[in-house]
Amino acid sequence: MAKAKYTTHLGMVDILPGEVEKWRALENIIHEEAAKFNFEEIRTPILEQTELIKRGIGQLTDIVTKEIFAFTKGDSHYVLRPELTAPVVRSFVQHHLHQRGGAQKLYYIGPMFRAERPQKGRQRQFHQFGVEVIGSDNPIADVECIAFMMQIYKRVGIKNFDLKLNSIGDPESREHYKEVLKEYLRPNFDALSELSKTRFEKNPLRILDSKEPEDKPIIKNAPIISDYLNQDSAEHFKKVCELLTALNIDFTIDPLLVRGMDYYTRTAFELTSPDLGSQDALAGGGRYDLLVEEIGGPKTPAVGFAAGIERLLIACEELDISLAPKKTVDIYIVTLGEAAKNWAVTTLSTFRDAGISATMDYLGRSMKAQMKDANRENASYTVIVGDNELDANMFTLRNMDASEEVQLNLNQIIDKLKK
RNA sequence: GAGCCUGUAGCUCAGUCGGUUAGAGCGCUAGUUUGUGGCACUAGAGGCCGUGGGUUCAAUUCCCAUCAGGCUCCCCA
Repeated sequence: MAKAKYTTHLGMVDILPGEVEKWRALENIIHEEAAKFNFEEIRTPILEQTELIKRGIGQLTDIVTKEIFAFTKGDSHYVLRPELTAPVVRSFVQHHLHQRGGAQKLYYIGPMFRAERPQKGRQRQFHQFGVEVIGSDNPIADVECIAFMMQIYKRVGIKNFDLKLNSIGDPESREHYKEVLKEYLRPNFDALSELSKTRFEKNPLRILDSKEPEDKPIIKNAPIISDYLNQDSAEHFKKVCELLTALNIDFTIDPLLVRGMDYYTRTAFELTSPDLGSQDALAGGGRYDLLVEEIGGPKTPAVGFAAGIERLLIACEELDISLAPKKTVDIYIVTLGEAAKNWAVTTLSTFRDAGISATMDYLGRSMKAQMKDANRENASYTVIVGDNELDANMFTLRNMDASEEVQLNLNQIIDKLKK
């Protein structure tokens, strides 16, 4: 076999037959559950304006400079969408969706692009599903998002995870907390890891989830953000916790769970799985009450989450969960001779019109090879057709599982298979 | 962006301390069965030993680079 001349780019993968069925099964679950929650699907372009994404991720220059795919054509600056919160909000603003009335309860499934070094559960083109509820600051919206997210994993059968919850308050109290945290860290500064020392100024909250062992004891006794929430945020958080408890959704409050972006407010949550590698987050989300306004819309509270599809499928693999049943075909027409082949081509069409899936050999193979092929294709029945059968309009219908044969005419076969 | 590990048949992997025609299992094609699948047996097809360069009389094997995959760090919207 010749060496392939053209291959996929780094971190981009083909989803082949045998694999794609799992994707479809998962997508079906997502659509079905979304319908139960009365969430509406939204689809936005793969390409967005670079400025939108930059605005969305703001000052995190690391991301903007090296982790997005962007190009310029004419006067337009394009970016392959790295996430869907900003594009969905853009669409909400652009089309004045608030005029539809009520909160917009939107969900999506699709590919995202990030120019990162690939590792397990991290590709350059990857897929997410998620929800954005725009226009409600009620804790019910937060809880419905989380409930939907959990419902997907429940339907799939993944039980091995940890739901972590926190509140990061409003930007003012967060700034205040940052100062308090730095105040606490300052006397310990020399004991911090080199990495955390560099984070001290540019992103002190990140020190809280440092993996460096020398940071752990310092972090353990650090002040926690929930002690610095204003009253509204504290009450909101309390209500979210109460509602989750009422729903029997297990969670742990993780005071170290933080978010980098300034537009994030109040509720933050993350679902992690021990069945993944170092990229162990299955899904994450939270409230972003300031983003709609940031993007140029009316001041509108919002909450959402995004979940990685590849990571969910990896978890299924680890847990031996099979999402899609083995492919089958109702009937395979085994032909002997030219007349039978011609008859088979039109009869395939007759079967399909009756709602019966049907196939035949395309390669002119022997009867035995056709039977083998029918077996491989997991056909429920074969019908064997030669000149004698055509003359008599009586065919041998073989039940492949039972290895039993009956003689029937075509209408009888259709009646038997139709259901 | 950094460190470590790995690339041999469609798949999973042996192997060559550098030396004629590179192996297995599964899968694929066919035969044993002149009109009947799964099981068994037999045979066959399928490899520039990831790619490029270097060292050498000789490289799939050693060295370098590169591409791709894995693990970890950075980052994580």
